[in-house]
Amino acid sequence: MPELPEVETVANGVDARVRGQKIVRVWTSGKPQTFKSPETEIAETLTGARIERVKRVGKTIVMDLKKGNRATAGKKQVLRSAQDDNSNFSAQFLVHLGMTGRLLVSQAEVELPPHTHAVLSLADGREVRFVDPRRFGRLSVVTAEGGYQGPGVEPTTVTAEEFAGLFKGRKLAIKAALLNQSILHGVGNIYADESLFRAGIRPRKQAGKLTRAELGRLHTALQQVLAHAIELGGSSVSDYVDADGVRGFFQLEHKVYSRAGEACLDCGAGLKKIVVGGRTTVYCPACQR
DNA sequence: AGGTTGACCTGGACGC
DNA sequence: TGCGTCCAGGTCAACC
Repeated sequence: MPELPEVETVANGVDARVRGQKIVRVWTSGKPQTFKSPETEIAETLTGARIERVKRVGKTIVMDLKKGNRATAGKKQVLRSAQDDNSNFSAQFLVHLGMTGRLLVSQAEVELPPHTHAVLSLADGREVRFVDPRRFGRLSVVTAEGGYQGPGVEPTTVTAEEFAGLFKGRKLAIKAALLNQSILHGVGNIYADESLFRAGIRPRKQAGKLTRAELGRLHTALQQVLAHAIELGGSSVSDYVDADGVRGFFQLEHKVYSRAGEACLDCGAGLKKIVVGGRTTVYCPACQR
């Protein structure tokens, strides 16, 4: 499942391949659910734009776009006056991968995979393709001042103090709090379980009742596990594939996720499976108190 | 308003 | 074998 490290891996991979490219044509599938902005608006915004860079905000891939006058100069200087001249109109294309979404860069000759929902044709003949069998992914365009900031706090850079403050007075389970994107954005089921294991904390413990020491351990564990996963190129559970089609390999490092019933790698106890915040949760009853 | 639950999707795993 | 059922989970709307 694409969580923060996977999304970052994809964003970096796509950035390295398409930065500076101009989008000359856009095709969308017409499946309404996939498009958070109207398809016509997406097509209009992207067509003719230059890709300034591709990055990650939370679990969202953000493509910074520029529709400057220079890029189109000489092409068709129609009678759009003052507005266009100093427009340097900038916008952002947001790609949320959902569960099974992939953002691929391919030669146009390569056959379109099934479940392709958007194709951005680049000036050099390649295409950026959004493929998503399960259709939990979402595409949109925004023009917010200062750019898209995401719904919550960035976990990779949040300080220990700010991190602790996020959970003050919260009555929900710490696992549910970690998954709540308006608190922290980017953490999903895998890294929530992995960081709670490494911090030795029960997933069901009330977020507001964590001790100072526990919050400190969780902050450290979360940032370490995310950094490690980013380093390894993100997880590749089931259907995640990065921009090159190369699978990541962080799944080799999972200590609890999807290991229910198996022995804890630290103490040998049987790992337990429960449901927290509507999500399957695996933890070690001996190591996590 | 904070917290919880279920719907949205489809492919793959599993059971009989 | 093949069919049916269940499960996966990110996010949002609806509900408590």
